[in-house]
Amino acid sequence: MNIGEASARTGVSAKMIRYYESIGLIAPASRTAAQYRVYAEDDIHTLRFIRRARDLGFSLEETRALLALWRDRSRASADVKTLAMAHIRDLEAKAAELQAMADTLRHLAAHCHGDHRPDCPILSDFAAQPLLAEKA
Amino acid sequence: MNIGEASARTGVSAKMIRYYESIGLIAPASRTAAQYRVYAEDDIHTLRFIRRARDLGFSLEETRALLALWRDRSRASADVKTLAMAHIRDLEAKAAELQAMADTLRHLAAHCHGDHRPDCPILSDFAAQPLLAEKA
DNA sequence: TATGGGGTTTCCCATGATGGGAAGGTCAAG
DNA sequence: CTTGACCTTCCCATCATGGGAAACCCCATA
Repeated sequence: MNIGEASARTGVSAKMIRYYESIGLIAPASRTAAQYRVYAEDDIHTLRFIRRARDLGFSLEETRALLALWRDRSRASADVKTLAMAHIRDLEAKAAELQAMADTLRHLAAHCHGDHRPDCPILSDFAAQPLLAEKA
Repeated sequence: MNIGEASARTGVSAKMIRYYESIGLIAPASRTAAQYRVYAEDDIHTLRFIRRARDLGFSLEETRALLALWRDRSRASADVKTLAMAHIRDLEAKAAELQAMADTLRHLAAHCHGDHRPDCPILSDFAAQPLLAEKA
């Protein structure tokens, strides 16, 4: 099948499929006489694997490692789990960080009248913060 | 004061101060005869404001809008609050998304033995997902 | 006064993952 | 054979930041 169909069946854009090939994440596709890339079922599986890993927040380099583990039938599941657990920690740390920002902002917003008057503790806070905010 | 001191006092790198100037986020600094940028207390306030906005996850364009609101003493606090609330929603949506990834992964990892054996439901799941995963 | 070390300037390049778009070749249906 | 949808490569853009080179400047100390 052509790249368009591979894209439709995997949710990976044609642009990205070519890019993944260019960085060696996937093997170069075979070509027709007219240089069209040709994909088989195996490639679809690989692309879906990548798509899934990306959806779960793995970087392309992490995805590369996961692909290698996937293909290495002799690796221990502990290797995979270690990688996954580290990633979970990263994700949760980032989530907590974003939530902390939201909380801080929500706190500030709670004290903002939100009416026609100009006074706004949100901006005052922004302007006043001396670098390492204790009060937060 | 020179850019180095301004950087140290605001937590904004010299590189970024120059960049902010180049994109018009801050006004061009005045210069010494030798073309060294010179900063005053007001600039320090502005840079701290920017730093704080960035720390709270506002993009530079959003920060630009906040700066404009900050300087516009006639604006209504409602304008600020609206912007802040929208940003809070964004932050919380992103936090939830990351947490959802972590949860999914944690669920998969819970079923992975994590020992010397090769079988691993994490990778199996990655390989099997047919695009719109219902089971997740 | 000369020298050296540290600050500053501008400029270019890199990141990570993705999209946009141009210019040209190809395929299949009518 | 034409038309439109596909494919190819190549370059550029994003967002915010850092790295580094080459040149210049400033000040203190020898």
